Amino acid sequence: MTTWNATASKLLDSAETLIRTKGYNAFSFRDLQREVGVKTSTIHYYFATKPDLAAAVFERFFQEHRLGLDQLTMAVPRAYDRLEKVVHFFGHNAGLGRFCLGGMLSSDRESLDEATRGALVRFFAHFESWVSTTIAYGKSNGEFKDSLDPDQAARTFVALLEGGMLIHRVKGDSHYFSDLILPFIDQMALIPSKI
Amino acid sequence: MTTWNATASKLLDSAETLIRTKGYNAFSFRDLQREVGVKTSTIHYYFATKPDLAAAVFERFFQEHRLGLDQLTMAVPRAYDRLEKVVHFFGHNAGLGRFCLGGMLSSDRESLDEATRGALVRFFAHFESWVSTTIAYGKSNGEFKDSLDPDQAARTFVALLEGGMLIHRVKGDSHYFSDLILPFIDQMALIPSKI
DNA sequence: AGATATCTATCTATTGATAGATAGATAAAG
DNA sequence: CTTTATCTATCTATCAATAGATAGATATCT
Repeated sequence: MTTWNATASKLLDSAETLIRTKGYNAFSFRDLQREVGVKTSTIHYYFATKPDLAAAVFERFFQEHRLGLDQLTMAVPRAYDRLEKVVHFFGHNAGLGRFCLGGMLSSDRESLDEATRGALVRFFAHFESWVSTTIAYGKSNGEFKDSLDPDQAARTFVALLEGGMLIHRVKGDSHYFSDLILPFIDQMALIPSKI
Repeated sequence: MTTWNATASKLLDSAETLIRTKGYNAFSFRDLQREVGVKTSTIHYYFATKPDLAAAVFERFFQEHRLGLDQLTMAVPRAYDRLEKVVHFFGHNAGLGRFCLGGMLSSDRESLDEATRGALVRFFAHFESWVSTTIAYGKSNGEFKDSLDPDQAARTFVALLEGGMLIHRVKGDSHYFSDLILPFIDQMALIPSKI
């Protein structure tokens, strides 16, 4: 687990926000210099190249994403509630104009290095796998319909999240995202709960 | 309906492909010069600025998209088959590494002018509206379940297309996209046909 | 002649990146 | 303990390449 000092962390923070709001190719080292208050040469001291910076940003994001999902699994007993929390988390970021980093870098994948492209593949595989496990658990739990194919439903859920965030930002309609995803979860449920 | 001469058309073609493969901020006027074989000054002769070029590319795309959907409505009698054809069309482009132009420019929307951002909103609204109408027709037709909410299903379908294309490109798995979307259509159908 | 289309040549600003200096912390040697 | 050496983190200054854009000459067609 790579660990960064204060400056590098701030650089990663700003870079992540810039990527998630404007995109990888739409921000410069000078933008970072302005935001963080260190010279561009200092950025290169920590991250040799721009693709290296993106790689580090994504590595940290991926790790936090894994950690967040693990904690969710431990802290929240019901599968339905776990998925709902994921939706709210994504929806919160979408509301701030912050697209999923995985989705954003997918758009810019041609500008990234091979290692980061590989990490992107693993990101989606891991996310889908977590959702699939959660849905399977929900089935065994009596929360979700027995007819559900967890893998299929998980792929759909993740793709819906990514596409939904994209369109949410374009529409600027603060209800679009949750109105899109929550009914989808509800449709999987045996007893259409809440909403 | 704006009409372009041969050079401008080639410029629009190349720009569209570049945007859909690499992204708006990842290509330059020099790339276009190389591909089309005219000087960058000639590009500026037709399109004053880069955002103007993007606007023209998207306007043409949007128009062809509308036309394509209209023709589909006229040529294909069954709603199910219309949606399936849309999926194959998107899937074909995804297979070529060509993301949906609407989705791609959504990622880069911060770099576009206000008019193009507005056109993006209208693009998704129109697409969703067409899908919704198609689903409503399919319901009246006895193809789709009566319980379906056409608007809700249409939003889901479009978001699934966009998210699916994004992830498809990352995975490089030629089956991912259609394996994702076709079951979704099938699930709407009264009589789970084909596949 | 005028309109249309393309080129040459060039501009300014910005890009990611590098070289080398410097101050301060840390460690090793005497 | 002090001195010497090395390492860490940052800076200044600058590079070559490229970005989008412009002015004005030139050719072609009506």
